[in-house]
Amino acid sequence: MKVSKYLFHTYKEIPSDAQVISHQLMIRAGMIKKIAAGIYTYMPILLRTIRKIERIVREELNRAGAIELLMPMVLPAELWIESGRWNYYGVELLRFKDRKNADFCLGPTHEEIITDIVRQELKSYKDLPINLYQIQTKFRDEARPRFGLMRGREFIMKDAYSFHTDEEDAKREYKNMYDAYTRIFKRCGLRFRAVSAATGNIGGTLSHEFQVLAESGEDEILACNKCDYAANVEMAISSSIINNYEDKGDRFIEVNTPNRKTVEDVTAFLGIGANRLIKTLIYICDNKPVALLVRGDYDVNEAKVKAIFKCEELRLANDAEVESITGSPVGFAGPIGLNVDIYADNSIQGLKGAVVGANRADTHFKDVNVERDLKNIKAFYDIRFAKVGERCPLCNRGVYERYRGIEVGQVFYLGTKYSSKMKAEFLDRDGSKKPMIMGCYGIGIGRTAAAAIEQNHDENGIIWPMPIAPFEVHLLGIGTDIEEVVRRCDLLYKELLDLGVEVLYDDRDERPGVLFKDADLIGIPIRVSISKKSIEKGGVEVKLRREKNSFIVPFDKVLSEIKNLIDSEYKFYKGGVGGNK
RNA sequence: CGGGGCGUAGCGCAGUCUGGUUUAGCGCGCUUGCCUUGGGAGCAAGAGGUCGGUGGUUCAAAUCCACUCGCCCCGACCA
Repeated sequence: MKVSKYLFHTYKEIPSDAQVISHQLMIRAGMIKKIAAGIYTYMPILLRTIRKIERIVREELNRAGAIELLMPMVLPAELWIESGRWNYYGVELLRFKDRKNADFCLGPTHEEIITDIVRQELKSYKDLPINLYQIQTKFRDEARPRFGLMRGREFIMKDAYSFHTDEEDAKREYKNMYDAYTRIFKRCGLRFRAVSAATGNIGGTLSHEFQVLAESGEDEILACNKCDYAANVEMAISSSIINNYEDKGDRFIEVNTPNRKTVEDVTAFLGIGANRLIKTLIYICDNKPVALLVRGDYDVNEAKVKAIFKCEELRLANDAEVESITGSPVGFAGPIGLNVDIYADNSIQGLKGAVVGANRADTHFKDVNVERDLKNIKAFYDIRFAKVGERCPLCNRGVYERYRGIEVGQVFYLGTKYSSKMKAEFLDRDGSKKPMIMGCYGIGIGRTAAAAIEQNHDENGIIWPMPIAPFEVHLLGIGTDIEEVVRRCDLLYKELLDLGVEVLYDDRDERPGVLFKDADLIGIPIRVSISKKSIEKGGVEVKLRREKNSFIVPFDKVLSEIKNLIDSEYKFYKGGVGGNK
């Protein structure tokens, strides 16, 4: 491709509304154009990268035995009503009506549609397992789209859905997809980790996210520094706590705590550490109030609570609800004498000499012994956020370290959540009807491109890993008024094309500085320039984008040398640079 | 959805508080010519704007008022 004939325009100024580096560089390099909040055009150069990522995804999924199809983006409401998500999904589902006033939506994900297809087409255990995928534009009406392609409303996603006769086979496929994802992201040249994750409103019970490690990432990850365990902070298992305080007396005592409502106020007033206070939080869990107890220096993790109580909607009670449930203003709730179900975090197990609210204004109880005084706790669970530096509960040797990550893929074990609601059943060997067991698996294609830039750039621009670079070679003709420069460039361009090399030929009549700056900005892995200087040195100048120095290659060796460089660049990324060990 | 900010040429901005000497400017980019050629050169001449929209106040509105649409940031939310 010749730049003079291409759609190619770069910008010197950093766009003021772009916060993260991938967004800034994509705009400066003319790779995306915004048309509305979170909705972008993929310009020609970036589209080549998107297509390459898609190709890697297709190759690995096909190899793993998945089958590609393509479902519609415009979806009728019926299937969503059937699954219950027409109401549950909320405002993120973009809804509209057709000319007959029938309800439709833009597909944010396709569990309903694929389940409908499979239940019509597949009736026998002999038809299973099957794994179907598509690469398609999705739409989710995000409250706050941001960071360019990282969190758009419209985005390209690969989504796959698998159907099985039994749990064991579904878990085998889960592992199969997990391994395919590992290969995909390694081939894209990314440093990433697979972490255990919450299942959100897709549903299901088991999930891993593939997180590209980058400080600009929106997700927080805790990972053991000794073993393989890594988890989204929403899911990270808390380590057990030993509370070894002595009892103060043989019963708890009432204390006056005028207007001391927060953990900070109460602990400062009573002169104790936050680890001696028990927070009592009133939650509404699917319309039913519950009290959750956690030590004052920890926070309740709502994702864990949702999972344990299998509740769909969980929220903190509002002030009025707290008052009617506890009989006291907010800030003085406590477990003693409280008349709702009480559950506690493991962190308060065995705690003695503790402080709790008294369910009366301006009053707390102190010298509380959990075992002795809080017999009304129904059960202890891990319902708090784990913290950095905590001992890893799995290997018990390492400690948690904190990373930030960009979620580029997620795998879910769904079970029968959709198949039972939508009657996706098969006839088993013994003639009995059973719901299919499902899994689903997503990859954000555009987000993967953005994540690759977050990890691979310098102060001058993008440094694409060869497997997903828009072109393999960037050819620069420096000095278009010199006949030999132009002649040699034109010839080399043609020879490279004949060899099947993807080459972007910058044939513009620009000064060297402009050509070099643009080349660095768009980040093609191999730069080849021909100029008066290089000709005087008897060849072309070659430079790898990811390395500092250039070198001269004699004209008669140029083609073989470039071929070798391309091969070795692919090899450099082939083994991959990321993943859990 | 709560809080804050911003809409002026393709992009980045000044002008708005204090309405009128502004024919609405500046930088980048774009067009033409000269010149220059190893890290975003220089000179000269140009093209390009219903000042987000609607309504109002006024002799007069980019500027004041009301409504409205859009965009960005923080938070809540989110495969």
